[in-house]
Amino acid sequence: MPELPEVETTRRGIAPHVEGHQITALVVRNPNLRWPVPAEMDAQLRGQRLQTIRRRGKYLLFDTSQGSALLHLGMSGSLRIVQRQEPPMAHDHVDICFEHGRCLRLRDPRRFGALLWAGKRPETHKLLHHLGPEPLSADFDIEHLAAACAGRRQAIKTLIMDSKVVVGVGNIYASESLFLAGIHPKRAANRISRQRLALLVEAIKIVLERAIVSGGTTLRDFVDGEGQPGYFQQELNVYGRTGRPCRQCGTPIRQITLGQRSTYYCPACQR
DNA sequence: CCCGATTCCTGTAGGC
DNA sequence: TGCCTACAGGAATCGG
Repeated sequence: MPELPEVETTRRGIAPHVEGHQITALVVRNPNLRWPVPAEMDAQLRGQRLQTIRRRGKYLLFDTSQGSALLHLGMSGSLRIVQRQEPPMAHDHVDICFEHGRCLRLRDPRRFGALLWAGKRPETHKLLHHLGPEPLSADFDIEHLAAACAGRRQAIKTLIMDSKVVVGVGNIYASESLFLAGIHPKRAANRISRQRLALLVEAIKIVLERAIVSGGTTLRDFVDGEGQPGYFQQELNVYGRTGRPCRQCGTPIRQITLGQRSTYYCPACQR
């Protein structure tokens, strides 16, 4: 389930193999992702040189001089570099083929992902224009989070998972960040002191940075651009640890549902 | 405006 | 062994 660290790990894994290379074709075996892959995507990409692959939140942007393609891995998507002649497996929906004989292959069993054309100013695309700051940038700071929390009774966990507030924080890292900051996931956003919100800003940055260093979290089937799993799951403090002792105090970890999502926390360490 | 619920999809795990 | 159901979740969209 790709969150920001998994998307960044994927970007770093694939970029050296394809940046600077010419796209020879887009092969779409199944266009039915979350939104249909536009029929004109092949014509837009064919013959273009892929300049850079950028990440914005959980989106990847493939920049060419004629505009950018936008790709989201949804919750089961993965991208791998393969030789063009390698036979596709089930759920290998799209290949971006390059002149050097290799291609970027998108696999997405649940088809929550997306591949769309975002034009020359991708930041204005409907899916990107409302996005909040990057969590690892200086734009995500206590001023920003405090303003987002002001007057809002929403649970802090669902607030930090809102991409209008900050991008890239999904279900796993929301629980982990709140544990690190010592904040109960159900606490109303407007009832958290400024000092504790500052701790949460730092916790989100630390958790995401550590996860990137570990190559992301592999719960079921996440693999990076070279087919390697991540190792951050070994560092998880609360996610998926229902009933097991808190690593900090030994109290059994609790699981609740919040915003239709499983949520994990230590009832002793988080208030 | 705010915020919770619903929706898309399929592989996997657990119960019987 | 096989069938059935519940669950996993990113994020747009809907509804109160």
